[in-house]
Amino acid sequence: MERYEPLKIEQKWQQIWEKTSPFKAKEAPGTPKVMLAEMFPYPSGAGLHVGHVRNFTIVDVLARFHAQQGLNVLRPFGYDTFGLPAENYAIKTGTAPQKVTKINIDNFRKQAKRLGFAIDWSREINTSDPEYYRWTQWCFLQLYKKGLAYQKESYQWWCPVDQTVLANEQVENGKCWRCGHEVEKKKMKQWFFKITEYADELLDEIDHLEWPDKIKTMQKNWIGRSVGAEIDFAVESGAPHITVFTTRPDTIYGATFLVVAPEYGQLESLLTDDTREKVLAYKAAALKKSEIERQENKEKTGVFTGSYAINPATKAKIPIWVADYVLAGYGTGAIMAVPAMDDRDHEFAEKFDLPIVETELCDRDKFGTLKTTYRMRDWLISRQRYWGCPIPIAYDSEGNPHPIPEDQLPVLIPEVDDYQPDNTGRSALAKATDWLKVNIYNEAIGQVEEMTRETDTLDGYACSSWYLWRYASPHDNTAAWSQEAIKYWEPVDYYCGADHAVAHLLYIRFWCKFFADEGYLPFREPIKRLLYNGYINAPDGKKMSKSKGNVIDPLDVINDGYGADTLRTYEMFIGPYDQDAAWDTRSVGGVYRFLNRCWTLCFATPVSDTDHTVTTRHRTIKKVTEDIHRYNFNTAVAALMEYVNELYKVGAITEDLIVLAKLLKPFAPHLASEMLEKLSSDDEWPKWEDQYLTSDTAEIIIQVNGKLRSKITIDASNLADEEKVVAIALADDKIKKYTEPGIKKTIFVPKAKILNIVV
RNA sequence: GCCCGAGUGGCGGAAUUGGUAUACGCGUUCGACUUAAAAUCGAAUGGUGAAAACCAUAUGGGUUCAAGUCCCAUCUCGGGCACCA
Repeated sequence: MERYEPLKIEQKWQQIWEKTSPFKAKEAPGTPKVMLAEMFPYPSGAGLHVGHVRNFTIVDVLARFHAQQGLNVLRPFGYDTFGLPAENYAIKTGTAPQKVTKINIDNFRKQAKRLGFAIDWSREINTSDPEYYRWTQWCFLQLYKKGLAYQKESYQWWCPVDQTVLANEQVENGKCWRCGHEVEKKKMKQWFFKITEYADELLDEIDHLEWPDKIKTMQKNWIGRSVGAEIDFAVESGAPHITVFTTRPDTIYGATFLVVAPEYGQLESLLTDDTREKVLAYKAAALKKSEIERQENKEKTGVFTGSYAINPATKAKIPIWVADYVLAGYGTGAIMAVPAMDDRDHEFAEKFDLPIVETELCDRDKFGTLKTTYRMRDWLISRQRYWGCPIPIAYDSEGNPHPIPEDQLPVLIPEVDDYQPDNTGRSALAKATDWLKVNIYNEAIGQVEEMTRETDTLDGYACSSWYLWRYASPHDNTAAWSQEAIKYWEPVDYYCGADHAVAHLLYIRFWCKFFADEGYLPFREPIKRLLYNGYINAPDGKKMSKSKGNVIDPLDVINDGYGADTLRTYEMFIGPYDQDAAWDTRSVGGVYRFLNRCWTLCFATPVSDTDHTVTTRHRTIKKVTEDIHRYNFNTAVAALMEYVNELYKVGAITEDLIVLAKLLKPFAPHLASEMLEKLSSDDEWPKWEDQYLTSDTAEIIIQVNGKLRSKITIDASNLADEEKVVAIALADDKIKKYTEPGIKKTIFVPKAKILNIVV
């Protein structure tokens, strides 16, 4: 070979890795281990994009780095395959989602292999594989058994385009997270997971996580714990009392009216013949308002119910109003209004001419009971969709739910011809009439009964709430995860992603705590360290999108001749991993030149017979090692570039080339492997020795009044002798002219090798 | 509105504990090689200035021998939350 030909080198090593499976995790309990994973991708038809490459390469650099340091590494891979794109495609074309998914997975796998990721391919998982979702259903049943999966009729977000309900976490600014259409409220009976049961622990343990502050703050805000009190207000007419929630029970003397939400359950009991019509019209209008309207128009509206409550502190008779600035789902759906203290109540009082009185404070628990509430709601998990994990439930003739026995799992997704949901709000599963019927033992009547299956499927986030544990024993057909394997490999040491701050990352913590309580997991937090990487934008700084035509295809970059090593190294060099970055094709060329220089040094340059670079070499080892530990991948690459520039100038001995190849391997594994082969070296991560980090001479920076005036080089042995250094510095020609008026003071900092003369 | 971040050359960015501001890369300019170009190699590159020097890390103050880094105020951008009582 006469020049650097990345495509040849990469093909060669990818074939070798395919044959020898060097990234297969070892079954070696007791040895030090590292488990890493990226947030597994949804395999779209478009294949890998540059964002995947950044995400996967971060994990790959850490995986290879730890493997080279002798740790037993598990770096698995999987596919999050249930979801709307495949189903919508099926509705449009009639192609089974199973079929499309398989094609897309095959393509993703092929592309991932072309990037040289150190993946243990024997552990691939796929959430729509019956062998996988069988255990998702098992997880559901465990939650169901403990009452943490339950049905409730309530107002829910409904996307009229995707024809399904959505979790709160899937509504973004009042719009569907998938299609962007405005969501509506619809009263429906739905399945929920009781995540609120773990609200306190989910909140309190956030502070102990090695996660980015940004994510921790978002989760804290999402859970939104408020400590306050519930206070009962008697209703004058004798109607049931109204319980309000307040964080300021001490301001009760200033409460001059009550407000209940339009959806308030006991609203009817508060109405009088005079007010009924007006209030019900207001309620109907409020329910019809979309979330967007409610957010945009914050002008207070409301109507008087006709009833009065008694303020337990002042004994005053105060009016009860209904207004949509009070939310039904938070607290008790009713508040005491203290217009003198609260801006919203004040605005409402001004508008409707209600009394505003100054309040004296009292003890917080004088009139009510202390109570904590949360902003977070239970997780709505049923979806009226075909392409999801079927909920393992059937209904008897009375409509009561019964779990499908565990030995009848998986509940397979039936084949249908038409994937369109029907017009009753049920998924296409309802069209599989044979599948719908199932015989189950009904304890209530003491016999087997033909029941009707649930036609809702699980939110895709349920499938991804346990996959990290499946990686420990992906082929176990006796359990969702093996106790032994999970004990050794997990929790996950490094988890890398760029999305799902309050959805997936909260749900998986919730399941972890639940399964720890059930004795299935020996830890309560699933992820030790979270790396939240930034996006890669188009060269113009805007988001890449097909419609804008500014998408960079990573496979094009490789096939253009740059190769996977350049692509990987470029994406690590592009900037701090946690910040967004704009693609710059010319900078890709710069990284290619760097790798080309590495190749030239190793394959087309005579080896030097003098070791000029022992200090640089050890400093580079230290810098790259520490930078990877700190996730400063960009400066680690820069340090390697500096090293190569130095070797170009003064010549490299074999040791230099070996060190270079070893340090380069996490970033550019194909080229590094080729170099190590030529050099007959293993890839063991090199160690630096402190004795080589310092040289015999030291450069001293001399400042006068804080300004740089001169640099002198002295014998390093003099550094400890302050008087001597000062004397040498004062004798320096450039310094003499500043010091004529006399010296007030000198400050010498040996560690910084800096001397400041104040005159 | 509230809570976080961030602001450094022509550009992406570096400066890890308050200690040489601008590492590394891109771009640009010049040179070598070449019939020529590409590739490659070498040199220069914050601004003003002939030079000495002076001025530069969003803006204005402050602390310090010394500030991109710490403190106060202001501006701009990004993110999160947003009628959560």
